[in-house]
Amino acid sequence: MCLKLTERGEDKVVKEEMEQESLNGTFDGRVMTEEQMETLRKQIAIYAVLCDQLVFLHNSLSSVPLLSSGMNSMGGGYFDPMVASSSAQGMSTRHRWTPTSMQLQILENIYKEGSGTPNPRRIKEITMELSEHGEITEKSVYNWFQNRRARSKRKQPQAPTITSGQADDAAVTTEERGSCEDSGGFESYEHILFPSPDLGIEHLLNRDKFMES
Amino acid sequence: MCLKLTERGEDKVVKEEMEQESLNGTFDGRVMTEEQMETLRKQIAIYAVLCDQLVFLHNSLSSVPLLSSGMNSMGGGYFDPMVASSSAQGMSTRHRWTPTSMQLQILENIYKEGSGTPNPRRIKEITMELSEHGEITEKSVYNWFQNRRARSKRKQPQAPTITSGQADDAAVTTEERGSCEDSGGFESYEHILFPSPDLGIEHLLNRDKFMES
DNA sequence: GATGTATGAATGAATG
DNA sequence: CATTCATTCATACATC
Repeated sequence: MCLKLTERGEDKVVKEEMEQESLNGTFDGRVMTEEQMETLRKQIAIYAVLCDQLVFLHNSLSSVPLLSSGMNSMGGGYFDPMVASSSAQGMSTRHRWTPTSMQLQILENIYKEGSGTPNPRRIKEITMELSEHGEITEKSVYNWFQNRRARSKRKQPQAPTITSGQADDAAVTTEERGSCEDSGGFESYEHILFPSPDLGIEHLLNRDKFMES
Repeated sequence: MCLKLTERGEDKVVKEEMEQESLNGTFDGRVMTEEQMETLRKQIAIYAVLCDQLVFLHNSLSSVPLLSSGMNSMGGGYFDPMVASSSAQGMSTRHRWTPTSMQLQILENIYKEGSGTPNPRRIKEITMELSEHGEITEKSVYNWFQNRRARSKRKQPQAPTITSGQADDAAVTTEERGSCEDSGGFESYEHILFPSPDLGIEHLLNRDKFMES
């Protein structure tokens, strides 16, 4: 309904301007009366409010953006050309960082010797080094170590106690994830709304993207 | 925020009109050039899209019981995998609290205005209010503010170190490049909505939580 | 292209 | 507060 409202308002404004113009005859731009201006102002204000609500709702519904195809390459958008695996994937631009084989190797090395010390300051150094082998952010480096440690810890507990027959542990590690059914696509809204908070508004104009498969 | 942006754009339009008007002298209404009209048209179009999304979102939400009145409780809708082992209805929802959209909204609001005051007594009040929108404990509220502050602090320090080599910082910030230059005709919308290069959609989303290295 | 798995990222909670 | 841990979510990738 909102859309309809908009179109209507727009058309109306334009049309009335036209009339105004013809009345004056001499002017070659567009015209609007004070009243029309006020109307427009109000309409915009309404949209502004709606926009706010939208944003608000979006925030409420979790986050994590989803990329969108035609996006630019912004300042630090990452794109990993190194990935050997033939990525039949569309150039799904930015989102989740994917370590390059080189980066992964380096990280793995540091992790081994670094005595599992996620060093706060060290992160920056590591990031520096890794950046030479592909896009990377400190945050990603941080996350990587965080995850690495956490996951290696969850896998160890089974090794130490290999006493007798025990094959159930395997299921515990990476199984539960699958149990997350979503209630009616609840989290899918974020994809529908803002592909990415970083991206410009332009994406909002690509309606087709909304239901993107 | 949206409102502010809007007002700005509006003012601009009005002002330029004034100029136009004076040139013609004879007209007493407002004036807009074809170009300005186009700009306005685009802005409205954008709002229309946003509005559309809002409606869409709203509809979607309405069909999701989770967000309706009584829902609440934790788990954004997913079940606790741990419970699986227990035989009967071991509804032990004893896991990590997950704020409902409403709760999050309220919290975010309080956070914004509350000037980041973790007020000891205030917590209780907030908890009270939030409890009307879902399961919640003072502890959780406390934690939320704690985390919120800590995480938002990581993002703010956006040192505009454009002076010397910013090679090492390039990868650090993954945010600000949000609304930057780019190709395509779409980018123009950004300027319309966000006159200031500093303003990006991310600001609208209020997502200052990032960098955490 | 549906299903499964590995893993980057987000965030509530715990610890110093 | 600053850091870290733990759990969960979402997505890239592999598989059939």
